[in-house]
This record gives sequence, structure tokens and C-alpha cells, in this order.
Amino acid sequence: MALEHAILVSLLEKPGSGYELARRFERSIGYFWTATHQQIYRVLKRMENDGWVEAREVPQQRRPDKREYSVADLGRAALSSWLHDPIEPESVRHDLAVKIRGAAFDDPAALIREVERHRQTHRDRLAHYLAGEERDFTGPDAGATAPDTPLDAERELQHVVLRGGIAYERMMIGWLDDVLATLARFGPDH
Amino acid sequence: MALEHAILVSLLEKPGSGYELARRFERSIGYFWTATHQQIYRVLKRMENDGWVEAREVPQQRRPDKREYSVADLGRAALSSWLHDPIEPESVRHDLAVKIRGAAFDDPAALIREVERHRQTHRDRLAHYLAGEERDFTGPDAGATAPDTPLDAERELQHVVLRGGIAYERMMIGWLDDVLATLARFGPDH
DNA sequence: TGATGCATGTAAGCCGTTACATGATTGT
DNA sequence: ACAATCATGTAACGGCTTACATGCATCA
Repeated sequence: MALEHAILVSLLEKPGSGYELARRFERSIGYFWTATHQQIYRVLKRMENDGWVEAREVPQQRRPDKREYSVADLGRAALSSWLHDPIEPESVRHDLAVKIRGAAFDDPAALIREVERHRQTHRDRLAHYLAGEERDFTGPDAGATAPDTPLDAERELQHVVLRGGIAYERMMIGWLDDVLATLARFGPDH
Repeated sequence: MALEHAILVSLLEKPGSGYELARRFERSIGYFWTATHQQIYRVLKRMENDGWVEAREVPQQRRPDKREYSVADLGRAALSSWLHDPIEPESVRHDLAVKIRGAAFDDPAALIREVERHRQTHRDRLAHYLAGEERDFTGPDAGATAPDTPLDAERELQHVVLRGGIAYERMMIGWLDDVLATLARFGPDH
């Protein structure tokens, strides 16, 4: 389980409230980890009890007050310990692949629409990632700061993770094209 | 949740016991769905109660008897209904990506070994998939049967799912090379 | 003698999803 | 007037993981 660790990383990048974390999990962190606000609030509470994070009440005008969390020493230590702990490469879980194999016992052509929908989602995500890359990593000041500063490491590592998301979406689009071509060979006119 | 449906697909391809299903989930089905024997036995029992599958006692010599399951009409209908139900494209969950972004706040070079281990796992899986493709889909009788038979659909769809696994592993290996090159730039000699 | 494979399970606990709930403010 | 955004939660249910448990057969 890495939700706690994903939260630690996000709070190290920038402190924030549970609500703000939920926003981030819909965007950048969400490229490789999803979480709803319910999960986040529950885990934040546990992390606060364990002394991993500290909360600060931030009064706001025209808005509800918020509890801004930041990482405590114990949290930093927990993250470091997890980083040094080997993890097993995850296995994939593709509902769609189950459906594709299952289609052999039903009507393969009925899956075409579904696969096209998925393909469109992956195209959208790819466009979104590419826009983010353009905005955050190819600006006029890209590489303009001194090399090898911690900030550079943070940026470079964020960038390489984003490139992973881009590679994933491209691979999926290519594969779904392959799937569509295969399904087309077992259409209703056969 | 698609474990039930993955089991239905597997049992339609070939009836088998809970133990045999667990084996398959370590191999071919495991390319895109994992399950342990505990999950499988529990779900099989529920599916039997719901009339989705039927069990047949098979006495064996020098081995414990086994309960061989096959798909009942209700199970076939449940699968068909699920196949026609749209699902949302899943989001990825990459512990490793969390680690990579977290490494900015620790020692980036300490992750190199871990990433290399993962890369090796993906190389092994790729080799395994390619061997399976060679064995099952490029044999002398590939395409030798009459076109567009149900068996062909089953084979073709299994093959396209396997090609998805191959594409995934190739993508991961390429990305992990990218990650290693990035981590190397923030090594201890900086 | 010990490890591995065949075969089937129970129990505990955490994780994740869905639904429900509140309440103010801002924009159409 | 209605929807969306900011902000924080509770409750219930089901899924998944880990550990524990049994027992026979085979092979080194």
C-alpha cells in the first residue's frame, strides 16, 4: 500500500489541505495513483495520529477554514524507510483484456464501440499529458537554473514520471488499434 | 470487479478445479489479472450458490479428489450482460512512480538498484510472453484451420491480448531505461 | 528427512468504493 | 433559482492480502 507514501510525497512537494490533496490526486499525482477525498481524509487522520504529518489551522476569508498539513520528521523517516524497501513489480489488471478474451464466447463485434471509447479516453489523456509537459517542462526557463540542485532533481523526476504516463498512453492507443483490427475480422458479416 | 468474469472466461476456455484456476492465474490469465487461491475458492463458492457454475466431483488416483467446475447457463448470461455493460478505463497505479518522485527528497541514486530489479522482471516477463507467442501462435498450423471459426476467434483474441502484454513490457523496459538515465544524473558524485 | 506439488479451505484486517451528509460562497 | 466550488466528514459493504491450517504423494 502506498497511499500514505503518495500523500507524503505530495505534501513534501507542497503542503496542503485534504481537499487540495484530493485535487492533486485528480491531476498530476493521479497520473499514477488515484484516491478519493474519503480515503484521503481517513488516511490523513491516521497519519496525524502516528505523527507523520502536522496540521495547521488556516483561517480563510469567504471560505471555510482549512487544515493545512505538512510532513513531520517521523513522516520523512517513514518515507525514507519505504523508499529503501524493495517492492515487487506490480501485476496489471485490465478489465478490458478480460472482456476481449470473453468476447470469443459472445459477439466480438459488440465490443468495438467499447474499445473505441477506451481508445478515445487514452487519446484525451495523452493530449492532457502532452499539454502539461509543454507547460511545465519545456518553458523558456527549462534548464536555466544551476544544474543538480534539489529543485532540478524534483523537476526532472516529475518529468520522467510524466514521460512514463505519456509512453503508457501511446502504447495503449497502439494496442487498442490492434484490438480493433482484430475484432473487425470477426464482425457480424462473417 | 471482474474476478468472477475472469473466472467465467477461463472456465469457458476449459473447465477446471479451483486449484487449476489458481495455476492459470499465475500464467496466461495472470498476464492481465491476478488472483490467489483464497480469492478463487471464495468466489467459486459464491458463483456456485448463484448458479453461475456447476461442480462435478472427479475422483483421482494418487491425488486428492477435485471439484471440476464448468460454466452454467446463468453464468454465460452473466458474462454476456457484463460484456455489454460499458466499463470505465482504469487508472494506473504505479508504486514505483511514487518512489521515483519521492526520491527527490531522499537519495535518488539509492533507487537505481530497485529500478534495475524491476527492469529485469519486465525483461523476464517479455521473454516469457514471446516464448508463449512462439509456442502457441506461430506454430506450423497457425492459420491452417478454416477462417472465422469460433476456435479462430478464441485464438485470435487470446493472441491480441498477449500482444498487449508484450507491448506493455516493451514500453516499461524503455521507460525504465529513461528512468535510469535520469537517476544517474543525480548520483552521489554530484 | 525435507522440500515441492496437489488440493481445499478459514480468519482477520485493511483497503477501496459508493452513498449520504452539511454548509457557505460564487457564478450563470 | 441552480449548479459548481471550497471544505470536511460518516457509514456500510465488499474486495483483497496475509497468515494460518490440513493432509497426502513424490522426489532428492
